[in-house]
Amino acid sequence: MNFQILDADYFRENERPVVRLFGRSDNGESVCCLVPGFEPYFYLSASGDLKKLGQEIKDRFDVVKDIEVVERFEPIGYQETKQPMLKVTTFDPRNVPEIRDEVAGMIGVREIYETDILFRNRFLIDKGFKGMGWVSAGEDADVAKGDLLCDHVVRSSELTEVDRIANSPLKYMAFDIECLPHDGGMPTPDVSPIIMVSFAFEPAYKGHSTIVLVKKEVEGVDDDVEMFTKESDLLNRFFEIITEYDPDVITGYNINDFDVPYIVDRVNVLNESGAGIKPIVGRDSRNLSYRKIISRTMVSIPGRVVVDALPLIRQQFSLKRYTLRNVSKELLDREKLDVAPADMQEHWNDNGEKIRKFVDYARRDSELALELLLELKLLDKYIALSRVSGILLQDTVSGGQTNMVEHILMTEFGKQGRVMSTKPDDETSAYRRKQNESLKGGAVLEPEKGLHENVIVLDYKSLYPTIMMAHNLCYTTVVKPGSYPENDIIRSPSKGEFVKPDIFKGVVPSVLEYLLDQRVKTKQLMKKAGDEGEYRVLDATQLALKILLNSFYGYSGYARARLYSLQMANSVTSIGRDNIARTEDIVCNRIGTVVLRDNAAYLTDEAGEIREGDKVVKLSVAYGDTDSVFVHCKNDCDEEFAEDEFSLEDSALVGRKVASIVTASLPDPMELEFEAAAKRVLLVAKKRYAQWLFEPTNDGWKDKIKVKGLETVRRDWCELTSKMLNRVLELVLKEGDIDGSVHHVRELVDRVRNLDVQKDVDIVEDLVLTKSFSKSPSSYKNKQPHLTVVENIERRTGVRPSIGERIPFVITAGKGLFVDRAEDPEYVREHNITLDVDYYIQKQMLPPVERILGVFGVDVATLNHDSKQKGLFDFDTSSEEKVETVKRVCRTGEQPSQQADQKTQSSLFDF
DNA sequence: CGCCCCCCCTAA
DNA sequence: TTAGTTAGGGGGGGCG
Repeated sequence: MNFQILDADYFRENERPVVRLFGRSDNGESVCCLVPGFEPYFYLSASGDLKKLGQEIKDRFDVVKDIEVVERFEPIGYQETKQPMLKVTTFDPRNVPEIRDEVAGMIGVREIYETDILFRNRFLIDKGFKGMGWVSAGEDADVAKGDLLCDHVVRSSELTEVDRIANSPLKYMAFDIECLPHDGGMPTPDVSPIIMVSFAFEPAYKGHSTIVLVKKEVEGVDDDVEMFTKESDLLNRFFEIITEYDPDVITGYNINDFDVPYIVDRVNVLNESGAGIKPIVGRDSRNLSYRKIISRTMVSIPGRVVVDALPLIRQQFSLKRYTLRNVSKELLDREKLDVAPADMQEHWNDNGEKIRKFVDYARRDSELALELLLELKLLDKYIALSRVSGILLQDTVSGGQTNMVEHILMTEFGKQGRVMSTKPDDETSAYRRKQNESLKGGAVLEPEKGLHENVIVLDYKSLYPTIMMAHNLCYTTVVKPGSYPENDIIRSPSKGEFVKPDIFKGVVPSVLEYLLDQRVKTKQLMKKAGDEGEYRVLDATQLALKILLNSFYGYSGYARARLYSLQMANSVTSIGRDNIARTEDIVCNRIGTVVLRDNAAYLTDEAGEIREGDKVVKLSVAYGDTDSVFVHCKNDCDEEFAEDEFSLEDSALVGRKVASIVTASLPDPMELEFEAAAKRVLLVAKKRYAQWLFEPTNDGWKDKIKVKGLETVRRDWCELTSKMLNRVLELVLKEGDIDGSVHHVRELVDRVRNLDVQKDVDIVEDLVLTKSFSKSPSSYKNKQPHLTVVENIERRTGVRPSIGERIPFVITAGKGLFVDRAEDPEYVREHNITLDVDYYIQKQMLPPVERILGVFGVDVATLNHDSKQKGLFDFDTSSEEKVETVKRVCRTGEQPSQQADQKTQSSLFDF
């Protein structure tokens, strides 16, 4: 039987561990495979007689099954030879943490290794199995199920890996609970009952794609609404449906922080008064439970995967708010049905339309959660990450990059006879964090501020990974500076020293090479993918490979990592900084000029004498950040090309030529790539720019406007700013229409100035700002607008928004500090409070737009238009002039005067 | 004012 | 920060 490994753990049988692999088979049945015979162990290094020490350990701890002297490398640093270590095998996995501290304290013991590896991970690593990977359990007959809730339970000690791209037919279930709060506030499990539970299924459960359990009689509803009189019956049915449906993936919206803890607590409350609810959910019949680890709730269900859609969406999509309502609207274009907390009691007490509406509302929430997961394909990436990194799906979903990187490295270390460090203690982490103050990052080139035409965007493909590969940077190659002959080492600009690959090829570079190679192969497979399903899996796989490739650098400078090397991290970035500086030098000085002739690009010495019809292109670097350079192409007089004189094809020719020359000068596999041609680029500041980009595709060029760092992409600015600025950027970049921009801004300013809260409802919505409530109120040293609102909401409703939430607010009219005038938009609407239009004009509209139009000499006085004040200079020019303005600003690089008076202003438009 | 710090969010 | 890293802009507000 072949099945895909969904989860793994172990249990004890006759005081010996038996690993359990949970999964789903290719024919759609849930499987639990029992694997006996695998033993827990750890390593230690020591001075003196290892055999003697081993005997001592064995005599002292009766949980030690076996001791063996082995040869291993230490985790960090290049070593010429392995050294003897002790491998300590215990009877039970839990013995390892039980005895490790005492063992570490014994005389002669230098260091203990791999004493904190979860048994299931140890198993996966040693056996070469992967989370979401396929295995074959042979033809073993089913064994007794016992407590296991699976279609099949088999026992096998001879599992083999199976090579298969497709995923098994997983079963998904979403759920959501409704509770009846006392007074319209937050419900609490000790008093507020669970009155409804909704489910959504994929595939359907007994013909139902949704089910709602309701704790009262409701008339006129479909047969997928089940009614109960007792809450405990409803809850028992909830657990019964889960175990009957037997889902692989359990999802919902904010279930980790709300629904699951609420149900667990509520069941406990009810059971204390003898309800006798059995909250069985696990495939091993385990009860639903959660763990609180420093304000974060962890939920895990044996044999299944719990996926809260909220954190996944938070991570993947940049939105102003993450309420289910907003997320559904933005990402699914679906409306959430809603009953306000204050109206719940009324709806619940109703026996007609209202209660039916309430039921539908509950049903919709589960539906939406499941739709989010499936339609946005939220799990694809995590499934691929599991398959590539090897860790279990639950761990990719609820963990970070550390887990994956460490699992991969430990797998590789194991193969090479190298032991893995334990996690650092708090003291070590703190010390490393201090050291990290000397960790420098990427270089950001000073932008040539203003508007430029014909800019080529070049970037390094996977810069940091390729740097590590090209220079053999690794934990396993790093040496103490000065300890090896010059000839044997590679020295980074930060003075890190690493042995050359012919002396020892680093583990990290090898892994990266493998991942990069797999990614290339996966992309090739994508081109000839048989069906959409296969394409999806392959696409997720290449994305997972990219994520992993880019995880290793960050990990190397992470203070809590098992492996940490400041020398390595600093070497990566220092080579990166050197590289971008070198690139700039090659482009500007060594290449300097490119000649376009007969549809090809030549260096000046390749081209020889300039002929009739040649196009001479002068290059300069207008900007660059870490791994990218923006190359400005000008004519031989160092001016912008005239209209239509420099085509996108010309850009591509120059771009590819430059990229190939730079690449040729670099060690393999570092590679500079031509990414896109920008017709116009507006550089505002470091990390702030907008481009009118043309990207090469299979059928011609695809254009788009790309904005980085400016207010349009920032969530702490209001929608009005984004919309206004987006329009201005489009006018400037595509049309070269400064006048139009000014008109647009003046019109909007005028509308805001004369804002009628009743009439201009749509604009008022666009005035909402959001900021994330990121830490406990007491740890804020300064006042913050969103904190004011948090306090207001808490005072009024008794409920404090939770940390991590984004808080919407508007600025109301009145005296005093801005932070004190922040208010909840909801409250403002209900109480008809006046907004501070001046704040919006002066702080939200004018400064961002001035930063852009200031380049063309447009100032705040021009933009700050008031239709009620006649006599201000009127703004109008012909359309030819509009483009001319832009062209001239580009061509001359002139920064027009910024004076506020009208004369200067009009003179700009008739140079 | 200018300077500095805190805070938020983004680029890479 | 149990949660990869540093670089950097820009707003608000307190203080000299």
